[in-house]
Amino acid sequence: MGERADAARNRAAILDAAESLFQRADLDHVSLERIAQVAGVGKATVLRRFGDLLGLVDALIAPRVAALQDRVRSGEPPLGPGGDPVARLHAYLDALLDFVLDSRTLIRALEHYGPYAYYANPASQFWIGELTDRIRAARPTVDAGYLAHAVFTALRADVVDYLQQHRHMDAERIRAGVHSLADPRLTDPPARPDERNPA
Amino acid sequence: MGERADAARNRAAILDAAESLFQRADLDHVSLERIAQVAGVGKATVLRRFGDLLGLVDALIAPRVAALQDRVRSGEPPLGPGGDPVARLHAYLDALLDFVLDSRTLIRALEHYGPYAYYANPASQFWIGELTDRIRAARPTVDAGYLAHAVFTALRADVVDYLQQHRHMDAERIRAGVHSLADPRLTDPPARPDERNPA
DNA sequence: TCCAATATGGTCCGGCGGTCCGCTTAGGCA
DNA sequence: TGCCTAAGCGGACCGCCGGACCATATTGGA
Repeated sequence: MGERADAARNRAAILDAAESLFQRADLDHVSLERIAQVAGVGKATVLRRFGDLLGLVDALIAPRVAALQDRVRSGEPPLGPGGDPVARLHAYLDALLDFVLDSRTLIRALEHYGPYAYYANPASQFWIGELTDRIRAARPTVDAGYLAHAVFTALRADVVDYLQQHRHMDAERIRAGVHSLADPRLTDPPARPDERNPA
Repeated sequence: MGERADAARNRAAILDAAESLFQRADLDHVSLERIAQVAGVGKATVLRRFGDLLGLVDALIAPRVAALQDRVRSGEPPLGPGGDPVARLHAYLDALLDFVLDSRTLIRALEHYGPYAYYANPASQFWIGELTDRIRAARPTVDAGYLAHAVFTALRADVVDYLQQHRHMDAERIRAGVHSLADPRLTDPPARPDERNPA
């Protein structure tokens, strides 16, 4: 048997309330009680549905994550499978940054619970693994494992938020920075194309 | 008049207790009450001395920060003033990473209070400013403002901790990664020395 | 219509950071 | 040396949190 009608209604109300609260307020002022109150349910209902606040945030992010994972796993190149390795790397960086810019409040909520809630999230593991692969394919000579983590860290929602809100960098400056972080050949030694083979 | 003897004793006891607790336990299990208890004083005594927990952590880190700032501002080159710009950059990165490795538990405690407690800290502003200058001097063609923040983020205590504890990267791998993040010319186009002038 | 399975939410619990205020103690001074 | 006041002190208290509990209300198939 499916979910009871009232349960479904409450689930939706809770998700709506949580999303709007996370968008609106400072993270520390979003409490379980407040979410329940805005959703018009009791605290216990929120917890029974989602386990804890982390589970609730997970449920909010899940569809966005799934959408991007689909495009990465089976969409059009260069974001999807196939295409030039360098183009694949940069398309992926663009997609990740767009995802972060779009979901920043939810991601920050996720980061807010537990020190490694962000990295530990299965989706993040996927992002990092994919990033590692694409860096390795595009730049065989670097430590892709480390660089992937460094780039992914530069794409943390709190970092991006900080650069925008407090250092007044716009999205395109950050985007350019991330690209050249992952692949400095584009910007640093200016104009030296087609020298990928060491010897 | 100076500080009363009992006050000085308590200040020292509190600092000791806090430091050892931050070293030993998970951050969330270090509470004001626990610190006071270990120090053998009341909670109010801790707060009167240091304002709040953030102030206490600040007081713990301050001497380490001051020591490094001295070396940077008036020590021997290349960490101190003077010397080759590239060497200055790399000496600085080494010093920053050593500082983080050495003070990681305290820095993580600092990061634990407030989302931007780390970046907002005056010392961090100094580190980032200095890093920006050194990147700009060593690599005039890149966006030093962005890159400095990205590198500094890669040096966050929580990030370094994560890479060591959960991804099993040793300190030297991280060190190499940070260096090549800040100056990819060293590693990426392999073995191409002395081509610093674009034309 | 009925009733068992399911969903619900007010109440309670332990613990937190931080404040308050009556009590204790240190230490300068006569 | 002894006293007295300013400084230091800490346990009780406040408001708030996330989460557990369980008596009650609701749903929807038989």
